Amino acid sequence: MTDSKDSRHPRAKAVGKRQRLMAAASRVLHEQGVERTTIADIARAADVPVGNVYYYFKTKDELVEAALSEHTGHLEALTGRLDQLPDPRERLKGLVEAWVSGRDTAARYGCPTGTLAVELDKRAEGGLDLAVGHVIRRLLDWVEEQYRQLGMADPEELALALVGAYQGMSLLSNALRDPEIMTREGARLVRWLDGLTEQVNTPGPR
Amino acid sequence: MTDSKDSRHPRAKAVGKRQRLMAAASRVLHEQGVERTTIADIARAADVPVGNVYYYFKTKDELVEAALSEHTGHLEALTGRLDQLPDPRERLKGLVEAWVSGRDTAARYGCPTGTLAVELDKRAEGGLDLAVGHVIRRLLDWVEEQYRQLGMADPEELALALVGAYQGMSLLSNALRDPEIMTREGARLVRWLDGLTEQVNTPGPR
DNA sequence: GTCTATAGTTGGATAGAC
DNA sequence: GTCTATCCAACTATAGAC
Repeated sequence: MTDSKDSRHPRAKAVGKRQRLMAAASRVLHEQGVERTTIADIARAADVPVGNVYYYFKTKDELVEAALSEHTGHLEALTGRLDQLPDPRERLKGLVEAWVSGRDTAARYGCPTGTLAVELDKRAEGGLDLAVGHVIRRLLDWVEEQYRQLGMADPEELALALVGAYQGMSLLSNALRDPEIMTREGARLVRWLDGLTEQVNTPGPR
Repeated sequence: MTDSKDSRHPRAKAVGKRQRLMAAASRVLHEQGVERTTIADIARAADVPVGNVYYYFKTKDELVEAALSEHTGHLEALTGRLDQLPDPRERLKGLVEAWVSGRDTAARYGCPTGTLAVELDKRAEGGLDLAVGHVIRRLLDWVEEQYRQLGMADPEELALALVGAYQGMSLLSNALRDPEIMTREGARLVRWLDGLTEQVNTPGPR
């Protein structure tokens, strides 16, 4: 937002603030967790006066929902870029590389979507917990499609194993505060993807 | 507590209450999450008057710590039982079976230790986050030892992969509310453990 | 559309009677 | 050791001036 006082049309500033709030919500909720984050925290991070937040988001849950849709957006953007690659195997390897490139964040705060899923599961109201499930489902489906294109048997199972491995290594890396776990496990997954044709079809943890 | 008013020695009732509080804390914190759980919730679940809780645990964090040590206890008990088995491979398979047998709880509330790790990571104070790391480390070490006894190369890596797979499948199963994910992924892990010897694993002295 | 002030509620923690 | 009453801080959400 370089032009913070422009006079395009009435909407201009509003949209800017809404976007800033969404981005801030996504970041702060990930770092501090949903329950520990106050509306004031998000307002501050977005550089928006506290009271004004409620003009854009009527409840805290709506902010959480907004953060979730940010995650969805990032996921779509990533898979969209990977879809440019001609080979499904390269697409999957690109996905793993993207995960590994986020190792420092993962080691410090965990996987943004995964930790959100854990937190929202405990949050009874609003069915937000099911919404996270949809985001994860979407990733699962994309991965499954790649395996299908590779002609693998049981692509659904393989997708669960790959995404599960990512969630698992993120959690361990976070709990032990060690980004190297992401690097090592990522390398293992890439190695496994490379050897796919030779393997039967079950991806052991190796 | 059938004998709730016995007169053994002053400690008798006190120990009972403390134990009840620990067990209740462990269960309720897992189901509702740390932040959403109030002292009153735990007191109610343990059937102890609210105000009395503070006699046993001075802060909420101490209750969380107590719950964590309950988890440690369960883990020790499990590995202790598995250590009775003569074959390391059977011990690992027994571990996976134990995980799968908890599928319904995992699908509803996630892995007790894993979700706790995620939550405590966001909880700045008290270094409780590092304490969860120790529990996970302990599991990792035990698994690593089994692989070592099997003569596998890089047992540390294999331990990370196995425990990571468990954390990942718990999270996915929870996010998608599907216990079958635990069953399927568990079967895959067992299959992989069974085929271990046939697999190549870095040629060299074993 | 923007912002301040504040209402209303919840929950951790303590004081102190029994 | 047990329990009640209560203090106090924090936070969501709203009312209403500008």
